[in-house]
Amino acid sequence: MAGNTSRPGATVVSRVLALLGAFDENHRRLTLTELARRAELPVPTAHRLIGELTAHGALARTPSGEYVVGRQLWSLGVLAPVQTGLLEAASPFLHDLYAATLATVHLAVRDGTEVLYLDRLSGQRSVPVVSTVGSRLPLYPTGVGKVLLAHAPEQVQAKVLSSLKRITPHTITQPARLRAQLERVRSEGYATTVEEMTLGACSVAVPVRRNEADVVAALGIVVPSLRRDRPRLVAALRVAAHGIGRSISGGA
Amino acid sequence: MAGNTSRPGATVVSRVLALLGAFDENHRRLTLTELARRAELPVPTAHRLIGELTAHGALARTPSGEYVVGRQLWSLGVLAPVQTGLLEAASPFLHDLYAATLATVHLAVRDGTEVLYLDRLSGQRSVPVVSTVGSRLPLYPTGVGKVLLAHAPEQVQAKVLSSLKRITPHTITQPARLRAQLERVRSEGYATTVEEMTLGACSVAVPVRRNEADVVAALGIVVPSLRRDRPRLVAALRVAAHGIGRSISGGA
DNA sequence: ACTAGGCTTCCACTGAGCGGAAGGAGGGTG
DNA sequence: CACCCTCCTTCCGCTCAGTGGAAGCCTAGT
Repeated sequence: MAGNTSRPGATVVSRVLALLGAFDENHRRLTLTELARRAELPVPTAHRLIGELTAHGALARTPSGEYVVGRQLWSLGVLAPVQTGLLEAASPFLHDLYAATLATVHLAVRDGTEVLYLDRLSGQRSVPVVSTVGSRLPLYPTGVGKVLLAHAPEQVQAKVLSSLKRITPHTITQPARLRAQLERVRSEGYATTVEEMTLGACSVAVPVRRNEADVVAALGIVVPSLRRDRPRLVAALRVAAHGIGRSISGGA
Repeated sequence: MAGNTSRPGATVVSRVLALLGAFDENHRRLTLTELARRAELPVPTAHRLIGELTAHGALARTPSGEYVVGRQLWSLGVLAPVQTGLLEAASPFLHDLYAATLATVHLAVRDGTEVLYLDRLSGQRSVPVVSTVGSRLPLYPTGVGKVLLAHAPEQVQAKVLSSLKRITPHTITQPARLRAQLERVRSEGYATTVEEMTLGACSVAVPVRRNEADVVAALGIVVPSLRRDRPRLVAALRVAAHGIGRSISGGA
């Protein structure tokens, strides 16, 4: 007796990635059992795979026995072209922008139909901000997301517009209305949101262009309200976005 | 016929990590054949594994057919506790330090017997700097490395001291001499190197302490020569290190 | 002492993984 | 145009790496 009943079709690679995928922003430390549960794997299987990953430094074990993402994976991750050059180039401008606005500053790119946050400087804690570096959010209810969506291929826009889910009472869920906004984003050169993702948080964002053409990222800030200093914020954002764009231009 | 002759003992996990490990600072884009060669795997095996990894977003394929580290791995990597809080907290101080010195600024931690660079701001290009964010170097010929080594457990120090390899004509290869230097690093509170890693590059580094006790990181700068402004550099470094330390203190 | 929970080890069955071979696809050269 | 060379991709039957139920551990809580 004994033997097994492994779910056929499942590969080791998919199992390993399921385990790694169990970690996220609010689950940076997980026990064996939690990992197994979240990856939907039997505990002994998870145990063995995790043991191997740990031996190779892909995971690490805390003194208390929990598992965390290992330094090897961090070193590997920073090689990803998400950010080659972009983050380093943007850093000083993000700080300038922060100094000028004292708001939470975001640098983000589009990854499929989501915003991927590359960097963040935190402003006043009174404004609720859900994004963190490395996290993903939908494109349509965020400032940086709207900018990226406005400059995305038609195919991507269509896909996003076809499934607008209400997140707060202010989320835009009518495709036609969002499409009109995207048109404005392109003509005006900036996007805004008013509590569409989080109550109490508004945002302003502008595109970052390489060679003054392709939109490769978006730069945004989150503030408690848009009041009447919006022009000042947009101006500050534009200066920073231009600076970043100049720093990264030149390549293909 | 057919069948296989797979090297026994090799696991899928080790094969996958060998493939991922094929990427490094100077090899961010690799072709299938290069990946297979660097991971010492047969091409068809590499092909299948890479295909799966790509399907899961762990790797990505460039338009030209080469493979790069994927965004999923980047998102995962930023969850690593290498840097939770530390990088974000340090960022403004690194910029201040850069503004004050115009030198290349480094933030690093110890990973085993190596320095792991967490962040870098580039100064004058005339000074040759080999480190990059995410890369590793030996502890003993670098400024940040000496600081970290000086505050490492005796066991680690012994291991490092037992295998000092000459890198430049100025590299310290006598264990006794290095041990004396480490003693000075502890008493003086800063470390220096003079072309020990790279000809034409000198460095100054100080520890970053959590709760004014444990050394959790090191902060350093690279300059063309140590001339006579060393006291000013050390002072600037200390201010920044203190600031970072205060920002991250409080936890265990 | 007993219970409950999570962690670790064991092991025999088996299908997922293996890689040699062969078949493209592209590009350079005589 | 024919040839070659290199790199990419697909195929497939053998086999051993991987699997997970069961059982034993080790805490911590009652």
